Amino acid sequence: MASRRTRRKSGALAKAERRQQILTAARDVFAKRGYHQATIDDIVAAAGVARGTFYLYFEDKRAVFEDLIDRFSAQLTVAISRIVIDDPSRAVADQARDNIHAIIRVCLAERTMTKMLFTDAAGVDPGFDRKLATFYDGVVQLLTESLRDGQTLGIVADGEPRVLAYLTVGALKELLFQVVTLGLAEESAEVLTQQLFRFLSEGYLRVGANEMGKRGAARRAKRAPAGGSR
Amino acid sequence: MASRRTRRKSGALAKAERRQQILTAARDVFAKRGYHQATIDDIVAAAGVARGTFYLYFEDKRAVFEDLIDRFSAQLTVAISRIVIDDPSRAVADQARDNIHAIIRVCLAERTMTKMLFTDAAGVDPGFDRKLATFYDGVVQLLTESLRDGQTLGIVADGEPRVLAYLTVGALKELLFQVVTLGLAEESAEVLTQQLFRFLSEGYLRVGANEMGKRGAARRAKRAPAGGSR
Amino acid sequence: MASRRTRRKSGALAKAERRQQILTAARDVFAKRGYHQATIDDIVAAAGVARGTFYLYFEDKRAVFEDLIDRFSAQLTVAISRIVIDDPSRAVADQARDNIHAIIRVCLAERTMTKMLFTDAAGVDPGFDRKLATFYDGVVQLLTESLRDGQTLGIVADGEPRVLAYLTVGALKELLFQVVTLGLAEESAEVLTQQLFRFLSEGYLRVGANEMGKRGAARRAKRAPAGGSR
Amino acid sequence: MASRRTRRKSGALAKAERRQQILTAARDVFAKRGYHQATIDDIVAAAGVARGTFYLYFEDKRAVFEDLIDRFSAQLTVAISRIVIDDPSRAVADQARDNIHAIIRVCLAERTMTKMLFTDAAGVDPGFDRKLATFYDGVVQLLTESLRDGQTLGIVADGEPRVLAYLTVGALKELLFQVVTLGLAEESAEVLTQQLFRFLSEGYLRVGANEMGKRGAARRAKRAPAGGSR
DNA sequence: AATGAATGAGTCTTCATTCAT
DNA sequence: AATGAATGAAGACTCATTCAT
Repeated sequence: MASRRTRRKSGALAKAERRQQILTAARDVFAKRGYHQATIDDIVAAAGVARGTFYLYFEDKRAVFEDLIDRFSAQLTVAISRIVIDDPSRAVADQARDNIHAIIRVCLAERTMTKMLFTDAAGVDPGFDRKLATFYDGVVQLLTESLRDGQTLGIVADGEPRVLAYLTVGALKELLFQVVTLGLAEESAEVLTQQLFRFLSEGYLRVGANEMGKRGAARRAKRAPAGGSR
Repeated sequence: MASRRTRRKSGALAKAERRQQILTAARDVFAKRGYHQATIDDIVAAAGVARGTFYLYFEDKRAVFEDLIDRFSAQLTVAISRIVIDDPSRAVADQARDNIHAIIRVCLAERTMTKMLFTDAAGVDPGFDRKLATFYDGVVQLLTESLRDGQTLGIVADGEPRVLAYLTVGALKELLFQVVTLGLAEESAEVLTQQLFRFLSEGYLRVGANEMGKRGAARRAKRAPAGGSR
Repeated sequence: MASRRTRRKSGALAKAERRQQILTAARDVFAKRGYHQATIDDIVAAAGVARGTFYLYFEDKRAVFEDLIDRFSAQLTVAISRIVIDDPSRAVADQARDNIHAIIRVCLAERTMTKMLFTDAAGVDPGFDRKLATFYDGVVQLLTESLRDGQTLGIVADGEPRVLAYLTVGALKELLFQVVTLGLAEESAEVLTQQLFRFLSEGYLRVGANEMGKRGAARRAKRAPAGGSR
Repeated sequence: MASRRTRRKSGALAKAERRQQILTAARDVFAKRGYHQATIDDIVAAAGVARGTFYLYFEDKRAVFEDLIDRFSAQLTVAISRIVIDDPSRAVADQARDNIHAIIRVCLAERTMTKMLFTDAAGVDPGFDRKLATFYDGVVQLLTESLRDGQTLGIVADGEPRVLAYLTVGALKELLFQVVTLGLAEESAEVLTQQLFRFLSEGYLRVGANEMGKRGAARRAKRAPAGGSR
């Protein structure tokens, strides 16, 4: 006979497994119908458990969603390493690139969660919104500090670092969202990283001094002093 | 005595005014509570009209929301001019900058709507999501074509134009969202335009050949040809 | 200039005409959608008047309906003459037949009202139901008394006169309802009268003594005096 | 301990029982207030269950009503046997009488449903009206065919059989309705059957040739040639 | 631990009726 | 007298959550 700890009704799973089963079902339902359209009924039907069982493992609908988002944001958090500016073994640029790469890899590995994070996470309820904002702020804060460090080192251009952080995060979010939502799906993490990195490094506009008008001429001139635009 | 056209019950407004009154109230309620938390009761209370009056002007909650978003997206659409590549009087770069500037101006003028567009519009219901996606796709498509034109002209760097469009739109969206949500509010449209434009023009990473490691070295060399080999 | 009494806004009708206009519209709406499905909006739209105007002429929805039914039941009441048993100039049978004929004529002339009376009048509300029952009871009562008189005269068979009245009224109602609802419509009042009258006179079952089995044999025998006197 | 199948929460009933409980409550409420006056609240209050419970078992108010009517009309349908004209063991007349008797018995056993069928079933909504008409048509059709057979056999008088069917059904309906509604309640199914049967067999008007006037004289004469007016 | 019937608060929506112009 | 915008009471319905077994 099985030990007391592991003995269980046929069909019953260990607590953790059952929880995971519901979590996975919930993720799929949320992805398919959206958080607000999804009902507890949809979730338990997908998980193949009774309605009451759901409440044995989660406080309420929000709690499952929160759990999913928490796990995913934890994965993202883990993927990001704080940039060390004086590590002789790893150039700052490589660290930055690795961070971007890691984030993209996580998102491509969890396409469903990525989509949910971007489409459903906002507007769940005031409390959750605050929590989500905190997470975003953390990411932005980290990036802002790194950018400030980078400016000290002279490897990040002048400009309000927080604004640069928003631009960066925004570009990355939209890229990931589209890749994950549409069929841009084939893109590898490497290619996407390369595209974003290049974008952050040099932008894409190549408007010469004469074309830019007075507003942009001065700046451009500094970078290409050899007389020619481009 | 008022003319026949304008004579009306005290407290009664012309149809268009009453509609606008409800629309404004709804906008504020949505902004404050979020689309899903908002109830018809909240809206009519804010508008100071009876429940039934709401249904005289709108089909349901979704319809008011849709109207608001439609108006706002129409404003944005109007603000954007298709870029003409061979207009001798207006440089392409200026046209691009003007577009960015116009979008930012509209969003700063309608902070509430901007926030709603970014936080509440997704996940309302499948039909609305589709509609919204269509709008975004239109914007992205326009930008993509402009970028492709720019590549032909040699004023936009190589790269998948659609990806560049996503990066641009993402950066802009996030910037606007944060400006509108947080107190970054003081920023003028001009300053924001300048920051985004500069970002699109040159990025911000300035990692030299030696620092970039093998992965990035070759590319960087292209931009500093003064004596450097590729 | 028209006198004060008759002067009226262009398009305005005399009170009675306007009332009739609404009444007719209401009748058609009730006939088409049924009392409960019909809304005041339907009625005013059909009448081509404003919503408020309706309430200038009728207390509420029930009141128009009641008015319609009242007028119709009055027509029916008028059509029925109390049978006089000792009128030398008109045989009782002729009087009965004339009554039937008159009722059928009224119903055929007002098919819409006839249908409404049978399908919508019951279940409007408790008060109206009572009123309707009173009308029916009046008709049944009159008929019952006539039948009782007839029994005294020997021209109506034995049997509980009230039951005979119900049977008669039921047969007539169903006949009229079907004629009016379906396309049995071509039937003339004369033919229908004839059919009902014959039914009341001799029924239609012609089961002989031997076929009727023991239960019916005795009774049948009475009518086929071949051997038995009454 | 109860078996797995029957074990249930205290107060909870087996699904079928709970459904029946609501059905019964609904029947009583409909009978008392009428279909249109009845609210879901009335029904759940009568059933002693929560609002939501109602919706666990029925789609909406119409659905309960439909179920009730369906069950009752099924009872009636079952009660009626198609008449077989060449069964040597059962005379046609007996079969007819048995059908009438069976219908009356069912209606007397379910007085509430009988009343509802006649007062509330019409005018519920267009779809239901159609369904009800179909049921009535089925009954009338069956009867019509039987009458046609009877005419072939010579045991049903001449005349449009469909009209005779309407007359019969109408008479029966009204009789049942009054018996069930008023206190005519004591009547036994046997007596009522007998009354209706006699009515169908010989009518009740006994107007002699001389009294009937020219219109009816000829016909009457054929049936009672032995000089008697009755 | 699992079940699923039962619950009822929370919303939406309709529509008869009012009333200032 | 006529209008029609406004009203809000009345009811329907959903669905997250509970709880006895």
